[in-house]
Amino acid sequence: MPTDPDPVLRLLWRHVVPASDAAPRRGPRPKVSVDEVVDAAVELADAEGLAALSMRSLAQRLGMGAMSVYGYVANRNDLIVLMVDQVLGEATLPPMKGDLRTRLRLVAEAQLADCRAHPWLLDVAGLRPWLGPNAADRYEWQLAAVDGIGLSDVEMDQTVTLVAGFAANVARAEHAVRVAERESGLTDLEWWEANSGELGEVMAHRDYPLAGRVGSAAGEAYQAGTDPQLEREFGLERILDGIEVYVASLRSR
Amino acid sequence: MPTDPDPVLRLLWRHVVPASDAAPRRGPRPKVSVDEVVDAAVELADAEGLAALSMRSLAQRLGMGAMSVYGYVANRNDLIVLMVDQVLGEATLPPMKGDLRTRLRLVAEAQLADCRAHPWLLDVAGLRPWLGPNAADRYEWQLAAVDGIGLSDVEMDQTVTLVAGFAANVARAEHAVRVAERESGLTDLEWWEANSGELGEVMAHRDYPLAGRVGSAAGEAYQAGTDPQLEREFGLERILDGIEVYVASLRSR
DNA sequence: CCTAATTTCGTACGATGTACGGAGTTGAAT
DNA sequence: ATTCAACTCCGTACATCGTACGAAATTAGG
Repeated sequence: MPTDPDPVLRLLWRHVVPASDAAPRRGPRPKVSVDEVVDAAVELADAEGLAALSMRSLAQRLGMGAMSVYGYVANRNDLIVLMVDQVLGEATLPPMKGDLRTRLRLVAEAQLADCRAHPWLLDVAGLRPWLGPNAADRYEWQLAAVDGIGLSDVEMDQTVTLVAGFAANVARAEHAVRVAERESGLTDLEWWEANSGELGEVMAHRDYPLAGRVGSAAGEAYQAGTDPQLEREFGLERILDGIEVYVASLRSR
Repeated sequence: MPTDPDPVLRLLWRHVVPASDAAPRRGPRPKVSVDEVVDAAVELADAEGLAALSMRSLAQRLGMGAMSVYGYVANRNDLIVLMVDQVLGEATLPPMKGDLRTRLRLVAEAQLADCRAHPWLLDVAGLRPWLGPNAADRYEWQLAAVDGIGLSDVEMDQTVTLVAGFAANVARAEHAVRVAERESGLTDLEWWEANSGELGEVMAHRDYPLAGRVGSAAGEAYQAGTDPQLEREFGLERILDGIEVYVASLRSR
């Protein structure tokens, strides 16, 4: 027996395929729309994190009882799926033009911007890759960056995955210190002041010639603050170099 | 007023700095050791995922009451911190030799192996970068891969971060389908059979020239199964190319 | 008006992390 | 030997979570 398609799919595409059922709308009018529910959930998750987004708090924000939310969304998982596609849609993607390097930079910057605006996206990265309309649009836009340069289809996919994945990792590193600061109540600097002594003491029992030197250098560099732009990001430049080298090798073959 | 150092730090380094206090050990002997507690927690998380690791289930596995676990670990967060360092220690790191490319491949493969053996590591990536002894050893080992080739300290850090981050992303993608299959009870193939019709229908309302073609090609390639080795991984090769290009540019300057 | 469809929501159940306090166990001091 | 303080163990309790269930309220079609 084949399984039925997941209802959340229709819900994801509700704007492009608007409820084919011409069924009569009986019963009380819904007080809010699905979009309002998802928007409120996004605002909550943006402010307090995914963990703080509970069905009860969401219902309260919407001015209704806890269980009423389930009239719009089947469960919390579906809600999060809808949230992901919703925030993917609110970004205005710049036209995909320029040379390969600047095009791929656009991909990375869009990804980074999304993850910075909605850090909870990083906690959801492990869900089923639900193809909502905005996710599909985004994927199409990303692929346009590597179209017509000689890459195979699979390579195109891997290339944008590589670049977007790197940007996500940058956002992940940034976000990690934010949540650590919020959960511990200590600034990174305060934490260091409180723990550096103890840490130095225990680490003195072993030899860390490289880690000691490099770790502190990296720490100081980080202390200087992250470049809000993705420019001059070391890793991205290496990745772009590597991709360019590969594309050039295709051309000369 | 300066804050006190976090107690979990001493606990992390318990093996290299073994309880400096010569204080008398009064009271009943602990039934298990901290290592046994952490090992049991790792086994639970490996089998069922981080979410399924509860203090109660852990206590039951250890044959004690729920609250007894708190005699070994202050709270669930500390437990997870200890788990991370524990699994980082059980990997036997190969000697860091060979040319740059093979050295960096070792870094990526070690990271991938860890994330595959303990997928819950990917859910913890956002915590405070607690420096346990095994994390420090790992960092030192990673840095040895890029030592003495002309990179600055910060560049050394960024390079290993780039490579390890990519490997983590590979593991993340693999893990995503595993949890999706477990949570939905549907194989990726079953899911596709159930939803492809509906998905094609809704996607037909828009034009996805690239996403349609590339997505299905990537899907088929994935269907073929992931290479258990990291060799022939497209993204990693591009990254290594890019790093080599950069190192070569340093030499000629 | 009646009825059927729909939304709303109060209550309840089984989880979760963990604060609290007491009971039991042990080594050191008297 | 007795006492005491430290230490481990753990039963209970509380707030919070997702959500199953079913009743109440609301509306449109007949």
